[in-house]
Amino acid sequence: MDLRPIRTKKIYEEIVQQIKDLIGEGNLKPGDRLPSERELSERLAVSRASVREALSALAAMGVIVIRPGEGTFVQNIRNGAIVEPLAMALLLDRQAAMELLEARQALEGEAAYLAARRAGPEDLEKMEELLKEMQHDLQRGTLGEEADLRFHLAIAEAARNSVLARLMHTVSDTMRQALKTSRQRLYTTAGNPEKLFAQHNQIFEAIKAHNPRAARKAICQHLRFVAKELQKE
Amino acid sequence: MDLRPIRTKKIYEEIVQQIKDLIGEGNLKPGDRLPSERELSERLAVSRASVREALSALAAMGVIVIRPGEGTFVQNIRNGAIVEPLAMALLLDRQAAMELLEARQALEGEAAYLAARRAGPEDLEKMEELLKEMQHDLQRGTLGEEADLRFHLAIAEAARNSVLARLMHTVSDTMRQALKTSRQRLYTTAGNPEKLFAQHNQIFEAIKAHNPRAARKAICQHLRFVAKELQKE
DNA sequence: AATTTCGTCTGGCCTGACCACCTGATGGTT
DNA sequence: AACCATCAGGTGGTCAGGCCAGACGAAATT
Repeated sequence: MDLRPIRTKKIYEEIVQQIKDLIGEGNLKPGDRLPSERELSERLAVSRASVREALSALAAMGVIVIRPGEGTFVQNIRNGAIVEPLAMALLLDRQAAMELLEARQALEGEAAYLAARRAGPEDLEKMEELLKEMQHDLQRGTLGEEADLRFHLAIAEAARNSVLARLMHTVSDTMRQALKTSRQRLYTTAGNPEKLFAQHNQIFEAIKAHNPRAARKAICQHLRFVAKELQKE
Repeated sequence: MDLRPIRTKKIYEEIVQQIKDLIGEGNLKPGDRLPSERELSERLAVSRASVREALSALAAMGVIVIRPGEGTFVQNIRNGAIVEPLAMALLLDRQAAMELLEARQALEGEAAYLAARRAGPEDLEKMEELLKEMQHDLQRGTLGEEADLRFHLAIAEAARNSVLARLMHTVSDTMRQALKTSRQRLYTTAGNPEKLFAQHNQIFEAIKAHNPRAARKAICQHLRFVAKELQKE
């Protein structure tokens, strides 16, 4: 006998769901304009206030953009809108940081594996450039965080999987936003820039050699090092 | 000369920001109750409708939960809502099925690995129940899709990493929506339910034996089988 | 002591009004 | 003909007030 609590959906939630469904089915695409609030109100037989609540929710999620005088448009979701809730979760619960690192390891391990199998000459050139840049950073004592990020993104590109790339980007940005201080320290602790560079180089060599297992291993070791350093608090 | 478009913030956006700041500063914690809509309206010197719009937005982001008759509470936001923007973004991106499967392989491989290391007795019991259910489905010729999903979720739970679980769920949901027809066929093709059951069982045995590598291997083989079947078109 | 009722508070939704901004059409000026 | 100003009609933004359903605690009843 399975009796579960009954929870009727609020009107604004229903509206949100309908619009999401329209997007999911491809009936609404980025750039498309939604009917006006007044029209939605009529067609849905609800008050305009309820429509507005729904649109506020969708805007907060980054699904739509509301332009006064013009209308309401479906938009491509900016990465910032994706990252923000995750970053807030991190603020509230530091335990989530280790969980994110584990997730990152899974994603980047797979990306490195696929990159080793799929990387073409232009991918490898790109990584080489970035390694040079990291080396310059090393010599000049610059932080190197920028090139570091771009190196990881280049791996994601070489993997030829945009889902992985997006997930990696999301997780990476979340961490960057939420763990600013400890990330800075990662780059400023004596000896770390050299170690990071060596690790990046190792990853690159494995990818260049088209050795997927070695690539995955190398990136996981790198991320474990990063995890250890981030835990020193 | 940097001239940027001027955009004044809407009142509901200001309210959202204030509440977020309170949370970010630690003045509001999960479980804390916000003032009532009427009180917020007075204290902020805005209309109640604007307050409601802000609360709708915060609820959509998973930051708060609204309980009619009780009030509005800050919520521990490690729930499904934090990945809503990501889920929408994946839907909008319209990725190829294979890309979703590869991402899923990365996430579920790691989840199985961690589950094998962390699963406790209650986790194993849960999986056993679900295997029984799948066996019933097999005997009755029922689709088994529901128990399948729940089995994968149980693995995610046993991994003790809610970020990973959420990401898995998001990717899995995106796939389910994108591949409605071919997914059905996966369960209805002669011989497949038996194979799926055997694979699920293998995954379970590896987790039960606390063998992380075998668990990862088993789930990746399972997902490769799924990928092959989904490609038959 | 246990149960029921009542009062007060909460959120949910509606209606109507008015304001600011945007866009396109129209008319006037150069 | 091209450009500018004005206007009308549409858009979203916000307000105020009303009423309803649900939740909870206190008071009354059994």
